[in-house]
Amino acid sequence: MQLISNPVFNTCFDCGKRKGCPADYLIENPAVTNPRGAVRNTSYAANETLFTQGSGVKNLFFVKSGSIKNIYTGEEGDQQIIGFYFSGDLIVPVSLKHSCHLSTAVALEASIVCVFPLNFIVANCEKLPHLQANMLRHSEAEIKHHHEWLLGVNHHSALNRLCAFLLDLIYRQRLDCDNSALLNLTMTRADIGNYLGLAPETVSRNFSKLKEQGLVIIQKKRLKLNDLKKLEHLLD
Amino acid sequence: MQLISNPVFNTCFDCGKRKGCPADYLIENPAVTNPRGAVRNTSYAANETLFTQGSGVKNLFFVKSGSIKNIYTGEEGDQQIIGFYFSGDLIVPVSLKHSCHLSTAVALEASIVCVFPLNFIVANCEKLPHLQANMLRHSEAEIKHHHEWLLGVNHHSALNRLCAFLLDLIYRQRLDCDNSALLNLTMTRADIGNYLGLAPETVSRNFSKLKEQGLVIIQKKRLKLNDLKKLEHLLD
DNA sequence: CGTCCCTTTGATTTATGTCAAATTCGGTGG
DNA sequence: CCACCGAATTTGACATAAATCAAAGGGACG
Repeated sequence: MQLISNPVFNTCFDCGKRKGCPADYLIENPAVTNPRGAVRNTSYAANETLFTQGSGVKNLFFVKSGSIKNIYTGEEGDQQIIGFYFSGDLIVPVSLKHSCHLSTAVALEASIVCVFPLNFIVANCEKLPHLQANMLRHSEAEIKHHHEWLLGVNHHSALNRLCAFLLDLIYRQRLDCDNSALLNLTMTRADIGNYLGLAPETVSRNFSKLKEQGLVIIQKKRLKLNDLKKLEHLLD
Repeated sequence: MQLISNPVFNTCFDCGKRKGCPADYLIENPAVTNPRGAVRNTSYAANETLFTQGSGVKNLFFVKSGSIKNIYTGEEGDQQIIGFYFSGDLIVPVSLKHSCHLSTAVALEASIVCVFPLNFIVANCEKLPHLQANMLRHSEAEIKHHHEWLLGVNHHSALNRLCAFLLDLIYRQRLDCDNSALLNLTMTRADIGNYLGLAPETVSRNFSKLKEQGLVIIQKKRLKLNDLKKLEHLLD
């Protein structure tokens, strides 16, 4: 089961491969006018909001350090965590045409985020030939992710989902997967549960199960991976 | 709870409002060259395939009559129904750039579908100023739908989901919602269950529950709505 | 040092899945 | 047109995973 916790990939505007902060690309590109003036690094405290559902789309965001959660608020006020962003992730608001944000983003811890004004991107659109194509590729990834998610939610147990969640965190943070990855669970058990469609108690219980089986060591918010292969094996 | 069973809206390329077959728009538009040659109506038998996951994207589809199911096949071969298309729905494959289909579409009954070659659309792209904008709006709708779905799946009971499903069918088919809508359930209970993340038996049991409470009358594949207000009230 | 939130763990309830059997429906071919 | 067959549906009995309720510990922070 693939259960990518975040559909937003940081793809190189030119080649489509994942790479570093797009600011570097913009600054390097001689065709782009005044990149340093438009791009700024912002630091957010824990629980601080990057953008709010319903507000106008003004920026793209690149997470340089820290972690962010992405929340959708339903009509009746119920909240659903849609995904998490980590260091190295690019946040491309899906509404590109000056419409409003479809979700709210909140920092889970002190984080540093590189912010690009959208109209700066638009202004440089012709000069960045593959930008638009990559935006489309981005939506495509979102939709594929949606399909995978449906499969994951419907057909798998709580333990399965939790394993998939952990593996996704490990893969996405490109940790050394030498059977000893170290993970920082900056979100609460309630956050994880909300994201996976589980009660926080169920998350906790299944973490304990993984501990008992010796697959991981968990101390408060720190998680150490003991046996990647066994964890991956639990997904069947 | 919104639980739109199909994220694909048939929006007018010009004004964004839902309307009839886009072929009419293309044929009416004097700038478009040889529309009648490119557009063709195709009839599909029950269980016949419109397109297959992994195959190249060649066409857009407009459902003139009948009904279609959209299936995503996971890596391990497990299948998830992503949505249903009905008369009046436009099927825009999410991969617009010559890449491959992310899902398989199969007719649920004998259906007539208007097929537009994609390269015909692309060739007329400049002549259809709002086409591209509407494609983007389309992805946006898909993603919003994804968020709503997550909310629906995670936080609602089997009965809730089934009601939301029925209401969505009623709304989308723009039936006379005068408390006596008539619905044709062309998909099987297993299909509905797969889509909603429920066992077919659970679907059947909850249909029976709705019958007992006098909200609907169900005979084989035909469903008659008795009390729209009560059905909508069940969503809280 | 105290408060509050998060986490863990246990006991219990409940909704839904699973298994099974009877019934109906739809289509096929004689 | 009718008889048959397989697939879909319904219903029941039972098993079980996860939610809920509850209480006790542990950290973080003022």
